[in-house]
Amino acid sequence: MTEGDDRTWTISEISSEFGVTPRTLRYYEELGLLSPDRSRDNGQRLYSRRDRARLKLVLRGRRFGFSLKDLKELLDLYDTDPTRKEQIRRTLEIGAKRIEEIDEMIRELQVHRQELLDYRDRLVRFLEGKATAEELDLPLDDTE
Amino acid sequence: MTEGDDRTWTISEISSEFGVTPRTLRYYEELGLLSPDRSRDNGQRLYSRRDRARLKLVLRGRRFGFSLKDLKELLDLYDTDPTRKEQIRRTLEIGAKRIEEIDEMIRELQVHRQELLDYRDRLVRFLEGKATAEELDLPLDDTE
DNA sequence: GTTGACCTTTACGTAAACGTAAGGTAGCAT
DNA sequence: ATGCTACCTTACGTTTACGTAAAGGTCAAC
Repeated sequence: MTEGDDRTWTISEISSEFGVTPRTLRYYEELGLLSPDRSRDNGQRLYSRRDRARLKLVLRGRRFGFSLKDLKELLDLYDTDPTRKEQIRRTLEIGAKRIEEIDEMIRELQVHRQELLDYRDRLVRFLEGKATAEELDLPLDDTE
Repeated sequence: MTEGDDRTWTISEISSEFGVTPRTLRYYEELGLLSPDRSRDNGQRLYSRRDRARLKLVLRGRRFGFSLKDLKELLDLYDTDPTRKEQIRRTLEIGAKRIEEIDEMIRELQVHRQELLDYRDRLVRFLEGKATAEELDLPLDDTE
């Protein structure tokens, strides 16, 4: 059924592939974000496909300003015990909240993007002599 | 021309309105992100409409994981000397890069959102007895 | 058998973004 | 003139997310 999915990677392979240091990977493990196999005699970490998927999620989340604690919570959602239907419902709730947060971030980013575009237009019009210097200030504060 | 725009706010007014502590506002000033009027005898800070606009930009940027240093750079874009056309061109360049970054973030957020939705669907199908527990793992690692 | 590459743990150091007193001033109310 | 409130500066403390040695184990290669 699941064949060939047992491939593993060493810490240096993972670290160079994902552009993070080994220290970072060990730190994430310390926080419970990753759990590479440690059952080898020599104590080496071996990362599975699952670890890679989790790491990807963490690195992406980090770029959005989520804390590692936030991301730990998120990863725990995926660790829901499938036999506990009540827990699954809880997971669904939290996931829904998460999606709302993401939607809000997307909206805010679009606002921010638009402001930058507007400012760019003002600069261009100024260069063309079609606008005065006074129009080159920050987007005005509209709350109130 | 610009009338009634000279209204000012105290530090506690600003801090409670924007949900940050006075310490944060003083810290931002120390970093050059804000520059409230300090010309009063008693040394009090008085925040203008311009300071509010800059603060808003900072607080929003912070939610996207931008560092205060990043945001300082961004704010400096708006402080371009309008008489230096060469500097304006430079500003336009940096602004364009910024917009690309934002577009990339939006794309990534949408991917992230979609993954959460997919996972939600799997959970729901499981609750309905239409999926097995094995399907409830993380979205599979597809790089390779 | 020793060199070198790669791994390990332990532990102290650090930059960013504030938090948190401590101690003093300005202005108004009683 | 005394208290209260809001402001100020200075300065040390704290959390997060790692960086950076230091000291040592393992294993293939020469």
